This record gives sequence, structure tokens and C-alpha cells, in this order.
Amino acid sequence: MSEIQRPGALYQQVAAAIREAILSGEFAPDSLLPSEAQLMARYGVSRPTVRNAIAALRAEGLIDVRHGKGSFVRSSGQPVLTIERRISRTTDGAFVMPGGDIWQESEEPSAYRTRTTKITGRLLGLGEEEALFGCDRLLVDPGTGTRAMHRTLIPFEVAEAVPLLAEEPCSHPAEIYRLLTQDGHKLTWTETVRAHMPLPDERTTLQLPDATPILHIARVAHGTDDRPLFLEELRFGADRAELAYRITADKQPARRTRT
Amino acid sequence: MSEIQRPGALYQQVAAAIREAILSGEFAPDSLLPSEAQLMARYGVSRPTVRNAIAALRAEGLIDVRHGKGSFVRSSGQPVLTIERRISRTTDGAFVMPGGDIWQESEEPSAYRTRTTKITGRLLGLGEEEALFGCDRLLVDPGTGTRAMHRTLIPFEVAEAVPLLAEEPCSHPAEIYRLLTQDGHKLTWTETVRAHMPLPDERTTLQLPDATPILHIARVAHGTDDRPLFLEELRFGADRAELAYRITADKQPARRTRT
DNA sequence: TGACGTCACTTGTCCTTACGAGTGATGACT
DNA sequence: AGTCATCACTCGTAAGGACAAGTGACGTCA
Repeated sequence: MSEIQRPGALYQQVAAAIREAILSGEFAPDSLLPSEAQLMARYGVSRPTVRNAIAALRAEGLIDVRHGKGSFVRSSGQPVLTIERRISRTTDGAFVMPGGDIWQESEEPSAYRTRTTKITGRLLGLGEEEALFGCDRLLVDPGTGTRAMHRTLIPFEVAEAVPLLAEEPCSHPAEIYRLLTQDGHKLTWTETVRAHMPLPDERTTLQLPDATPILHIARVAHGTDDRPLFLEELRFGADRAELAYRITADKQPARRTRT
Repeated sequence: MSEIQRPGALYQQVAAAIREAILSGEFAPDSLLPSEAQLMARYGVSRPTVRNAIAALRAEGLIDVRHGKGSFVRSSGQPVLTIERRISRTTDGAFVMPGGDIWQESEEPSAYRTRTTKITGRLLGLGEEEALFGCDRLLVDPGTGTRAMHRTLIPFEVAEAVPLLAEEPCSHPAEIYRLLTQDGHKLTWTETVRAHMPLPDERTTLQLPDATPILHIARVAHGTDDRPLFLEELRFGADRAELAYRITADKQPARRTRT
């Protein structure tokens, strides 16, 4: 069970052996792997080599290591929370978004003023360094413990053009959609989905385990003439939640888009 | 520029210092970082400590290291390819999907027979171990070099119920949608989006850099009575491509969904 | 001039040693 | 019996040394 030669570096051979044992079910999810000392003996290698192999498996998200306890096979668990990216409107004109009743705010939303970056400027159809109202929230789903960072961005010129909007730039998105609609806009939305590894601050505020990517959604509300009015960002750990969309066929032939 | 004490481990202090220098722009994207030897001298630490710090930055996706050359600041590059998740139908009844004209198949698609897993079974409204036609393709966008893995799964019972489908279970999805429609189905689709770290084989076939998550989309076609008929999976590196969706407001109030 | 070998630089791998720090059980002391 | 110190086990951090392997420039040789 210990002699392997094929691929390349020693630690990769060790990592491959452990990985195979995990994927084949020899090491069940949530079970305790052999300790570093045992792996050293089992494969006849030094501790740095064992630790290097373990580091590779951590980076793949296959195992979790707990100081003083050992390495555990990560319960490959599929996401436990499905976030429906849909928008509905009730007969009395209010907007309802799935998740609006799931998430709870863990703190007071923090409002601030900022400026567009290259990315947010592009999404909002503006240049760089345009003035914005910003509002950040930390959302928590008490059922699953899932945490998410939520941000809304409203251009100054939009806030000033819409009655009541400039006074409450940190309202709930559903309320903002209602104000925009009352102002005569017929809203449609586009969403952009990306994934990336967390920076340390995202890792801590979202309480992410090792090797857990972040799913990052940017929802832009478009009003009359398809003009971008409002940006809503959501980011959360991809280990706990997944996204769900509904699609129906258009009538017109589609054209590809590239950036 | 070398004395730091705050956070915790030495290598974390070194990593924090380098990270700050990168994010503040002191080290420009694509520029060469100091070599390990230089960092050892600069911070007065040993090589393992420097390498540990560098490993942390690699795991965050901030730098790329090339053997024999050095460490480079990753050009934080936003995705260069936007994949529109939309479906259109032309007047003559054919289905058109954006990306159908972008992607090229790098090899012959490989057809096979398999069985549902827990995940695919749930998506297709079946149990486990139900018989399926499978078809895998490797797609490449010659413009950006982006690679993607594509998979279609058709339950046996669906293939047998639809004329012509069982003979060509590895057709292009647009063709399959046409056959399903000709059989009398009015199609709608649901998509589930997840992100996870690649396994070694995904890493190699998609040619992914370090610390690059995979975006994984499962599109399910629903026919009459909302019955799931057909599963289409797409996965690609989140460093190169992003997803785009279009949303319009429903009429009915929405209800949350949990799994 | 051109081809090629060498050399200096880089990171990659692997080993040894040592100690710090978190965890849980064991056992002694009150 | 209950409390708490100790200990054995785990992983985390840090240092040192040695050699392999990839890269590119420089200089020599034909």
C-alpha cells in the first residue's frame, strides 16, 4: 500500500494515494485521516513531504485540518441552500424576491458614498470615478448559518432624479425597485455571475473554510431605454449555497456577446 | 519596510506585507516580485518562511510562480469572456444558444452509457442508478483560448419516447431541443450554478492556473407538466469567463426554496 | 557568424531538528 | 466526588542544509 512511483514529486505521489483513497470511499466523509506521523511511517517519507501532500489536498478542498485534532475528509456536501434568482411583483405593486424572507441582517447596514470603479462603472453604464451611494449589509440565513455580503450602489444622478430615493439610499432593494417603478420605469434586470478565491477579509467575514471559492453576483436594474439605474451585489461561499435561474426561449435569434 | 509584528505567524506577516504591496499597486500587475533570496534578506527570515508566505498568496490567487523565473503579480484580470445563458428560437423552429457559434469542439464528442448519481438523479427527477445516455465534449473558444467541459445526459425512458432521439443521443443540444419540441413538448429550462475547486483531472484538461475555481452550470430542460427531460452541464475556469442572465419580473408572489 | 556549452540565477523538492500550541484523557490531589 | 494539573497526542511554525530542475544570458569554439 506504500510503494508508488509514477507521477513526479514524492509529495504528489503521497497526495495522489490519499486522494484516491478518499474518492474511492476508503476514507469515508468526516472520518479521521492517519496522522502526519502515521503517514510518514506508512509511506516512508519525511514530515515536510507529508505536510506538502496534505497542503495539496487542502487546496483541492478534499480535507479539513483541525489544529490538535487531525485531518478530516470533507463531507463533499453539496450546497444546502438554493438561492432563487427571480423577481416577482404582487398585485399591489410591491416587489418580492426569494430570499428576502430567508436572510436576516446580522448588523445595521452601513451607508456611505463612493465612486465607480472600472468594473462597477461598466456595469452601470458610467465612466470611472462617478459618484455613488453605497450600502453594505451582512446577511445570515439562520437555518443553515450561511453568510453573505450584500451591497447596493446607486448613482447620484439616478438618486436625484427619483423622488424619495436620495433620502433613503440604503433602503431594501425591493423598496428601491418600487420607487423606480413609481417614477415611471419599467424594470428589467441583468445578472453577471463570477467566482473567485476570497481575500483574507472576505474569508473571515464569511467564515469560509479552506479552498472555498466565492460566488459573486452583480444584478443591474435597467429602466426606460434599458438605461442602468441600480446595482446590487451579492457574494457568499460556494460551499453552502448555489444559484437557481429560470429561462424561457426568446423569439429573436440571439447574437453572441464578448467583452 | 521590514519590521512587522501584529498579526500572528511570521510567514503571515510576510504574506500580509507582500499582499498589501500588491493591492496598493506598489507591485504592478504582471511585474516580477523579489526572489525568495531577496525576500529572505528583506524580512530577515528563512527560506521555508518565505515560501510559506508565497504559498499563501498563491492560494489566494494573487500571484503566479514560474519555475526558474520567479513570482509574478497576477493580472487581476476580470473575465474576458461573457457567456450569455439565453435561449432563442428562430421563426423556422430551430433553437439558437449564444455560444453555439463561439465554441469549437477540440475533439470528437465521446458518447457512453451511465447511470444517475444522487445529484444528477435529483436534477432529472429520477432516483439513483437510472440508465442514461451520456455525451462529453471539450469546447474551446479560439478567440480567448478559454476551454470548457460540456456534458449532456438523456434518460433512457426519454430517449425511447421521442422519435429519432435514441438514434442520435450525442447530438448538439439545440438539435435535441428541436426533437423534443417536435414531439410536442413546450420547453422551459432551469439552471443551477455552483463553484468549486478543480480536481487534478479538471485542472489539467481545462489548463487552469493556481487557485482558480470552476464555475459549474447544470441546465435542465423541462417539458410538458414540467417534467425534467434533459440535462446539460457546462464547467469552465472562473478566471476567464463569467455568466450573464436576463431576468424579468413574474406576476405571482414568489416562495422561497430550500434543499 | 552561428551553434553550443557553461554558468548564474531562479524555484522545486526533500531531509533533519526543534519548539510552540491546541485537544482530550488520565490521574492525582483536595 | 469534584477539580485541576499533567501528559501524550495532534498540527503549526521556524530554521538549517542539500541537491534537482527550469531559464536565460554570456562567452567560447567551430
